[in-house]
Amino acid sequence: MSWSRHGPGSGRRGYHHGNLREALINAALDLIAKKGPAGFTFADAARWVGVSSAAPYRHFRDREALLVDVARRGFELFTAQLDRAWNDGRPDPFTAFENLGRAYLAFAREQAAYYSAMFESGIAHDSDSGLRDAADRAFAVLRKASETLCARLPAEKRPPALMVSLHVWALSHGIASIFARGDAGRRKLPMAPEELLEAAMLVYLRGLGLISSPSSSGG
Amino acid sequence: MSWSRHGPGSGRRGYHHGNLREALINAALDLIAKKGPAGFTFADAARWVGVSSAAPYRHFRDREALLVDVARRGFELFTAQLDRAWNDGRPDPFTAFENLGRAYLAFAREQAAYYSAMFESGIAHDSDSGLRDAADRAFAVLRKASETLCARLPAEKRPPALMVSLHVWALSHGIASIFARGDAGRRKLPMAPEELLEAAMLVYLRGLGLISSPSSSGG
DNA sequence: CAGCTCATGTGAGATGCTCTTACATGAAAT
DNA sequence: ATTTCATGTAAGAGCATCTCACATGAGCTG
Repeated sequence: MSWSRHGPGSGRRGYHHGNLREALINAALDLIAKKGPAGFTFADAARWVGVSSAAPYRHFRDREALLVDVARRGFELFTAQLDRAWNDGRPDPFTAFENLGRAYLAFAREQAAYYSAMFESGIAHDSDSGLRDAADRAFAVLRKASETLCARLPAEKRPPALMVSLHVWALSHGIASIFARGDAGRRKLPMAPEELLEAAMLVYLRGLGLISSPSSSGG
Repeated sequence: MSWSRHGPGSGRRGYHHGNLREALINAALDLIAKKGPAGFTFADAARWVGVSSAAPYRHFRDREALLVDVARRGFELFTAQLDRAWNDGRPDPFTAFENLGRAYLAFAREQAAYYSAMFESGIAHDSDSGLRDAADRAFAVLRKASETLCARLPAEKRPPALMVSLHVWALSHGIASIFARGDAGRRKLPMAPEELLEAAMLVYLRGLGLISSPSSSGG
C-alpha cells in the first residue's frame, strides 16, 4: 500500500496528503474488491487513506465521479491487455484471436474490481465522454481483430466485420458476466469459462467458413 | 395504480393497508424503472404506497429481500415468456429457436425493471434458494431447446447440449446487456439487437452443422 | 526571508436512508 | 365482549452523501 502516501513514511507527512486523488482511486479498488461496487462508500475510502470525509470532494464531484474515473482507468487497462493479447494478429490471426478471448476473460477474473466498476456499478457509460472514449478504444481492439479475420474470406462470402466484432463482444461479455463472475452465482460449469468461450468461437468461426475441420483452431 | 390499495377508493381504507406486500413489490418495479435498481430505496417505496418507512420491514427482512423477491418474480415471468416463445419446438425447432431469442431480448427491453432487478441490482443469485431455482427454471427452457436442436444431428457430430445452451445463454445475455439496455450506453448499432442475435445464431448453428445455406433459417 | 495566494484538508451540520424498538390499531378468533 | 396477534406508527440510533465556513501550508513573488 505504498500509494496511500507519496512518501515512504507510515504516518501523515503533513496537513496535506500529497497524493489524495490517486490514493482514493486505489482505495476504491480495494473496497470494491472487498464489498462490491454497491458496498463501496466515499466515506470508507476517505477513512481508508486517513483523511476527513469531506476531503474527497476536493478531487471528485461526487461518489459517482470517482467510480467513473475508476471505470475509465479500467477500460484503459482493458484495452492495453486486449491489445497485447491480439499482438497485431501474431503469430497467426486464429491463435491471436483465441488469445484475445482468453485475455477478455482473464481481465474479468483477475481485475475483478475494475470489471465491477466498468460493468456492474450502475454508472451510465455515456455520461462521461472520457469514459465513453475509453470504452470505444477497448471495443476497437475487438473490431480490428474481427476485420483481420474477415479479410481472410473471399469478398462474396465476407460478413460485415462490425457485426462479427459485436458478436464476439457480446459472447465474451456474456460468458464473463455469467460464468467468470457473480451474475448467475458462479454457476457450476462442466468446463472452464475459457474453454466455453473457445468452443463457442470455434463453432462460430466454422459457421463463418473460416475453419473447416471441427477440431482445428489454427490456420 | 390500482394495486396501491386493495379497494377501489383513493384514500386509505383504515389503519392497515391490506395489500402492502404486493403494493411494495409493484412500487419497487415503478421506482426501478424510473431510477434504476441502485436508485431505488425502501423509504421511497413506503412513501409511494402511503405507509411509514418502518412498515415494509413487516414484510421484508431488508431492502435486499424485496429486491430478491422482485428478481424471483422476474425470473418466473421470464420463464413463462421464454416457454411460450419456444412453444415445445413448434412449428419447427429452428423457428421456435428464433422466437426464443426474440423473446429473450423482448423481455430485456419490455420488462426493463424486472431485468434490472434480475441482473443489474447486485443481489447474489445463490443467496436465496427460491431465486436460484427460479433462475434455473429459466435456463432450463434454453437447455430444453438446445437439446431438441442438438438431437437433429447424428450422434457422432452432436455437440453437448449443455454447452450449446450455455453458448446461447451467454450470447443472448451479452446482447441484451450491452445493446438492448444501458450497459454500454445504448451504443449505436447498424442493426437491431434482434437482428444481431438472429445473425449470430445463424452463424453458430451453421457452425454446428445444423444449417447449410447461409441465408436460410427454416428447417 | 516576508508575505500573498490558493489548492487542499478539516469540522460541523443539513438531509436522507436503513433498520430497531416500543407502542398503537383493528380484524379475526373465541 | 374480550383476547390475540399480524400489521402499522413514532421516534431515534447510526451511517452516508454532500455543503460551507474556516484552517493549513506549499509555492510564488519580491
